[in-house]
Amino acid sequence: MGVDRLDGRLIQLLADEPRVGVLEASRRLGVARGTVQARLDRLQSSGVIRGFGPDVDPAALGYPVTAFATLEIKQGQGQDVRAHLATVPEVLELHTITGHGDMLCRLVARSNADLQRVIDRVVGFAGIVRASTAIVMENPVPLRIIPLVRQAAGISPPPEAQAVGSED
Amino acid sequence: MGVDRLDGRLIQLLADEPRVGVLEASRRLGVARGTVQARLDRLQSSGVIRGFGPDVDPAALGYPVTAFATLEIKQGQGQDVRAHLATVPEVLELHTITGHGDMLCRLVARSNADLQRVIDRVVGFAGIVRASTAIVMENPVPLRIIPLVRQAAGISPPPEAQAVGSED
DNA sequence: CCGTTTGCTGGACAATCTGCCCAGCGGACT
DNA sequence: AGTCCGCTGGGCAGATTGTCCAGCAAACGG
Repeated sequence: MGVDRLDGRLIQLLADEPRVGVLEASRRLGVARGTVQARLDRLQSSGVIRGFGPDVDPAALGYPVTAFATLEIKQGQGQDVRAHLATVPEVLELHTITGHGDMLCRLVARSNADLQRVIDRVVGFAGIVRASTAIVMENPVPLRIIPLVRQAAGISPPPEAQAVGSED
Repeated sequence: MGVDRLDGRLIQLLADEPRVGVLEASRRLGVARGTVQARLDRLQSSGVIRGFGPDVDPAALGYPVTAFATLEIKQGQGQDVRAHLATVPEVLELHTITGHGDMLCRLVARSNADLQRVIDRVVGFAGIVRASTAIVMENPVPLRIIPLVRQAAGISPPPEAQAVGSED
């Protein structure tokens, strides 16, 4: 298990240009097509690559506000709260965590005002004792995985090591 | 701007089966191929769909531990801290947030022990005053976007509204 | 109310890619 | 030495893509 250099380069290539097919990838990587096909199959069946789902921007959907909410849950209500949150579309992600906050969830909303509505809906549930929300202002490092892939694959130094700044 | 029913169905289809091509998608959706192509082009150029990058699982790369760290930054050190964190592969995501914590970042590590190394590296920087870390135990709702797409597209009720539980 | 613009349909074409199979080859393992 | 495994290089039929076109209907603007 794990990924080698070729796997890493393949993943990087796919991340850079998702449209490349197996044939083109084999040309770019300088290996036979069958090799790329085999690697791709292995990466997918081993779960390293979960899929190639479209990367949808919530902001472009009309939800430009992102926030993180820490929730404190009443003992024994975990399952119910999870089920409740799973039904709220604006809850993009939910984790149970260590520490006094019991859950951490990522929310989006149409505006700061709309965020209130979302939060009300989120916390409007018996099992939730308290919620603490932090609104995201900037997103200097958008969700990324390539640097980690490079490290795991033993690929030397990322070509760029600065370049900071983005919106959200 | 915005997405209509067809856009929503297309995005869902792509999310369910990323391998479908334009032709197959047109068959599934019951519209002409040209229509699907036009919609896809529009969704991408309008930024709703950012891309189709491979969805890599950190756990499968050998980083099964996820954590969120709230960082408190020394005044005026924001830029430097961002640049610093951007160089750490285990930092998958970084946000600046409202509230007393100034930044929130998502970390991964090879183990709980390894997490200490990662945190040391993260906070081992002059501009960071304090860090508070929460380890993720479970991930009942993995990062998702489809429910929001459905809502934005005006697609009625999600077929499943329960089904909770997952790992991380 | 009419002309125009826009979006979708249904079809056609060449070029390309995919899925699949095969033989050979070299390194690693037993 | 014998065997397994991964990669190479090639071939082939079938499917898909990129592109362009004409017809149409609904929405739009005057």
